[in-house]
Amino acid sequence: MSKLQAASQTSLDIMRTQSLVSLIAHEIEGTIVRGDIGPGERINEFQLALRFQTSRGPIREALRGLQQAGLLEARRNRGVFVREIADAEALDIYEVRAVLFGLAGQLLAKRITKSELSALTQLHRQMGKSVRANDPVQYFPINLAFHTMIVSCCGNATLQTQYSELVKKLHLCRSQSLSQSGNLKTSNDEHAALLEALAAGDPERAFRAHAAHVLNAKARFCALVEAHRRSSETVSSAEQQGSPSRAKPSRDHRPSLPLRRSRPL
Amino acid sequence: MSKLQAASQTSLDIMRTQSLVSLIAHEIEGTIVRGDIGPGERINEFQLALRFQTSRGPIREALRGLQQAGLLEARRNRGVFVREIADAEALDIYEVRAVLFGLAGQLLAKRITKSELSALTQLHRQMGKSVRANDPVQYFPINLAFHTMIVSCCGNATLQTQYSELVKKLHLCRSQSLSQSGNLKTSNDEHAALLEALAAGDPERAFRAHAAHVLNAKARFCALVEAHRRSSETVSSAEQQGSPSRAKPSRDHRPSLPLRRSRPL
DNA sequence: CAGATGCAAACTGTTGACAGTTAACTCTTT
DNA sequence: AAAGAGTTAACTGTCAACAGTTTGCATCTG
Repeated sequence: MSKLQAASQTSLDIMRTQSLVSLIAHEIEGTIVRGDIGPGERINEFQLALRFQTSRGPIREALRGLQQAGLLEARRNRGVFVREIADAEALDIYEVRAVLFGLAGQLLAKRITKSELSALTQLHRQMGKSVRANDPVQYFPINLAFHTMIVSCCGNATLQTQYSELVKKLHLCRSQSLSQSGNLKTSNDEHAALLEALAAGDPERAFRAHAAHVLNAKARFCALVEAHRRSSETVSSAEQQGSPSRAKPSRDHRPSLPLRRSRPL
Repeated sequence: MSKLQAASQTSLDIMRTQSLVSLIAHEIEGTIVRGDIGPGERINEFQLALRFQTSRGPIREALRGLQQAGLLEARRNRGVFVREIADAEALDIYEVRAVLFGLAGQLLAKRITKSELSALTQLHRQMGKSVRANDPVQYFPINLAFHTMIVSCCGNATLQTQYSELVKKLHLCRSQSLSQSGNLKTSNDEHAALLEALAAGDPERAFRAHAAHVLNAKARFCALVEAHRRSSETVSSAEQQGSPSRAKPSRDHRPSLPLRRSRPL
């Protein structure tokens, strides 16, 4: 019995009123974005059915939903896999996210309340503290809350849905986690610019500031990917000339139980 | 045997290699955006199963996917319904669509080829003909192709996916179809501005032009909704004072077979 | 000893059946 | 005759089982 099962059990009992499938989907989504399952790994319907004390039907429906959301990928007769977001696709996502966040800022600038502004300012101050302490682990969740609040307060539900979909997808990009760790100060200085534009109630300026903030994150991500690519290139060419340049470490891993017992009885 | 069944039959036989569920989903999606089912109507799993010569399992999975895409809405123990997009939500969608289309224009301006530009110009010219003939029925599909081409040529797959999701959703807004019929000339004049920006290879200007084009469509939609709201208000107040002001014509229609035969044998 | 071949377990895709819920229709009661 | 309780068909939600496919493992073959 895994820790995950215990957690899902309780929330499953609590909310019997809601749809079982949506609960399962939410739980699976959590394990994916939290990284418990990892991009490229396969998902075993039967094991999930056991874990959630249900049959495979609802599991399959939940998986189909997550597949439509872009978090999973189905291959016929092979099962569903956690999607792998390539660096190129991550760049695409950053671009879309930039205009969406820009729009969020633009809309929010027109309607932001005093209390919302002070709450955002408070978050910004806390992030400042984390920057000075050079503590990324403390910084990230506040940063997330800051962005989430801007998007959810802008008053456009469609925007919010699409934005969060993109953010979830970015979690599936391996390189992305690397780019988070640096440039805390730069990032938070940009936050100050966002707040200024919002406080001034200037939609045009807010759009530019918000979009630029995400595009700068994209640039940081880009630089890091480039650096990593270069270093791994030199490494691989140093360790062996003959092998293919881009190391493709055994795609299509199957981390679930072995298909056959190692020792048939 | 409906016409729809025959069509799905063939494509089902042709593409047995693909996933059955994805085919079903595609087929159902078609009937929804084509308006065969209509917003608010309920979907009968059993009937669909009959229609596609399959059991309810695959049908339910397909429906779950379309639900995640925002085209359907599930109510526990009552079934899934085609979503109704309220006017307010349509406005939200227009806003998001505007920045997405703007981004598409911006990206395309940087990479458009001679042949793409001439193809778009050709479409624009055809639309001009339809405008002069005052033929909306001819205009719409070309207009759709024009927009679709811009989005699909911009090189950002994520953008393309999210954009088409929004367009599909807009089909579920009752008022939206009304706003399409007028202002063909204005709309096509805006197309000329898009082409100019694209031809000039000016990303900044292309963004503004493309975003503005959608926002103008939003404004036209908005004006029409407002006009319609006002006229229906005066009508309802004229025909009867006592009745509730906003006519809510029997929500929750059940257009499938009657639950019980009118005359039990 | 490398590569082709056969086998069997593990899984997915699909089905048909059953239980529980909803809601239309009917019959009673005031 | 309107209102309310009861009845029952039609559906949805869930499950357990079957069929077909994939794939790791062992065995044969050149």
